[in-house]
Amino acid sequence: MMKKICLKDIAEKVGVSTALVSYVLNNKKEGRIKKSVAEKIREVALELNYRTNQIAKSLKTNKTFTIGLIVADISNPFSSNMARIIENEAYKNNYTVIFGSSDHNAARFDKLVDTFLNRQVDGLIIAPGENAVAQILLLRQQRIPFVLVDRYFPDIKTNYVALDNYEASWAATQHFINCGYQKIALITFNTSLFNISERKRGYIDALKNNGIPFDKNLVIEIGNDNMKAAVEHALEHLLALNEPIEALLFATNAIATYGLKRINELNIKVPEQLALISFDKTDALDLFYAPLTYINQPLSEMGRLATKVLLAAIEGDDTITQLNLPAELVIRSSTVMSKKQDSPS
Amino acid sequence: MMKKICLKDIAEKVGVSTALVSYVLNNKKEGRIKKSVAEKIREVALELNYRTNQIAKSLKTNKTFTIGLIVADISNPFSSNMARIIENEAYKNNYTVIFGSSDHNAARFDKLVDTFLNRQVDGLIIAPGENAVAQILLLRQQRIPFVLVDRYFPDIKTNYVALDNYEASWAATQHFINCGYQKIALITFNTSLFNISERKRGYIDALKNNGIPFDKNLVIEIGNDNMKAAVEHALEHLLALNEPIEALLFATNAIATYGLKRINELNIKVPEQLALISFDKTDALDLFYAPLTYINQPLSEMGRLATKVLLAAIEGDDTITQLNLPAELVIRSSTVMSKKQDSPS
DNA sequence: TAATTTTGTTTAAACGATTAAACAACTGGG
DNA sequence: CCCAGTTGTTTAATCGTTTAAACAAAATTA
Repeated sequence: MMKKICLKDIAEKVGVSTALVSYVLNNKKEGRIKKSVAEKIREVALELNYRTNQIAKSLKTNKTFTIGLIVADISNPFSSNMARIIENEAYKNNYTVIFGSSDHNAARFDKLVDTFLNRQVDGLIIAPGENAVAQILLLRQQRIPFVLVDRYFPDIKTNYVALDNYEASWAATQHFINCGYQKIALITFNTSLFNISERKRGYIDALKNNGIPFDKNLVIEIGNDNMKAAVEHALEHLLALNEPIEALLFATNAIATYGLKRINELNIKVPEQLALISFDKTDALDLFYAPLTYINQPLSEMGRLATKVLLAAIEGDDTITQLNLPAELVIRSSTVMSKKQDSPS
Repeated sequence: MMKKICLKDIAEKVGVSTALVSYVLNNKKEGRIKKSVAEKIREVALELNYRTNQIAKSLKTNKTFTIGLIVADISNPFSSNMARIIENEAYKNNYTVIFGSSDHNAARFDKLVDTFLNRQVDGLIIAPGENAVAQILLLRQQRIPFVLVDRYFPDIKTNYVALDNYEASWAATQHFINCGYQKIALITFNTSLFNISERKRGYIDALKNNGIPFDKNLVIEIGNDNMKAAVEHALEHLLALNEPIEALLFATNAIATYGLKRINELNIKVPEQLALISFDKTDALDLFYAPLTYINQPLSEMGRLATKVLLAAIEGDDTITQLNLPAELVIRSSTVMSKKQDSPS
């Protein structure tokens, strides 16, 4: 690495004080500085290829223009798409994003928060796991600006931007029912995460509301590790029931992806043998031979709003913003009006 | 935000100098410090919930433990998977990753490099676009540690970790030929990027080597914007040729994804009507009704090695490392031995 | 006991910026 | 000709660390 050029180098070369150089390069004291001197400074700065040391600047100004983004796994398309949106919004506002994947792991999450705070990030955008509560409370207590995305904790008063999961799940289930399906199953996670439990609640309430008894055998909750095997197992279990299921709701895109692979392998006819709906979309859903009906999350909107809320908080706005955005059910080939159709409205 | 605790606060509370506090918290001067004092300092640090100001530390030590990662688009699965690997490797070595998407845009790329350098990143991992050459040269000239991944410039002497694209493409084409396909098409990008041109070269050489004349009508090079339409158009063009094509190689996963969607819509039978191979894998490839034969890039290996090379460079190692990793052809259902089979070896 | 070494701690400069306040040199009005 | 205001620039403190060097007291050696 070559010696880095600093204000002092410019100052010396031009023959002025570093203060003046700083003023010029930051366009402060506009009227006061002699045109010719300002010009000379800019010229020399360019010539020496000067680059502000943002670290030094941050130390003095107590502002890093950095946002920390913590997701479960950046390689998940939901996360990476979100990351991209957030990056764009941040970029527009001259912020840089540092990111980390918590991997559903409390220790790693804590470490990430710690690292980011040590680096004096101006704020955090977090898609929290269920074991993140303690840290979240700490963040709130320390008045660190942050906003939760995708997931949140109903009992903790924080900024969040999420989906109206209950409503979305209800709508999907209702769509199944409208199509005439009665035996409707759900594969979801066995987690206390609110967004996931809301999906289950929406599913159950939609059933009840239509007079369909809730059968707990039709809901399978899987763990987070070895998802592939768990989903396959769940699927096979559901298909082996005495009264076979007619429709299946995947509670997340990851579950859907593994589920579809297996359905492909088992040569199950969709939607004839089994109707499907997935939460969230991925390219994968399009490539299934019967493009899937899915619940479309307003990802860009979420990312945009999350960043906006965070930046406002960073600017000192201390109102709490809680947003449950509506999802949209995109109906495609994996659900159709079936025989025992009970006249939708 | 609450007042932040700094060394001075601890020092005052314990009744020692900040130097001593610093020594203790950094485990320096191990033998010299009185046990009881060290303990007291640690105790108070904990009690006050002290957190080192990494910014100040970085300013002094001239080391940020930060890596800048620049990809074309973090929401592309290739990039986000890579990002995840790099994040893990960095994490293990106590580095943090800041990232940015250049969006195939020279100005944005320049801005990102600039921002990252201002932030005094210790080094950069870059998947460069074709218009990145100038900046790359500058980086080299300024002796900034960096390593290119996925793409590189054969004429510029830099660290890089990439795929042996020529070999991979050759192998895929040879596999088509072994299966008995003769009319083999390629959809690729019209770019000067070396990795992409190598894919074309491998394709052509494999054909030639087997005595199959190269027909330039069978290679379609599309632009980067409105990819979806371009791919669809390319596909339709290829299918409408007088002598219809029998096999098709997608030069990237993005092209494959759009291509497959269209093939799905057009109800083309794979592999009967058209055999397919894709570069790189995504979940999407598995969900196509005929799971695709694909060229598997050793992504983890690439990410791991790239980080390793970068960290070595940061440590001062100034040997240039250039790696072309071998790909693996994963044969699945989108290619089969066809009728006019010409006895593979 | 004096000199030396060891132990434990402090002093103070530095990193590279920002910025309030001080200062110097003009300009112009009365 | 003096004072006030304006213009242009510098001084110096500061942000929160690190760390070489200085220092003081205690322990060891001669």
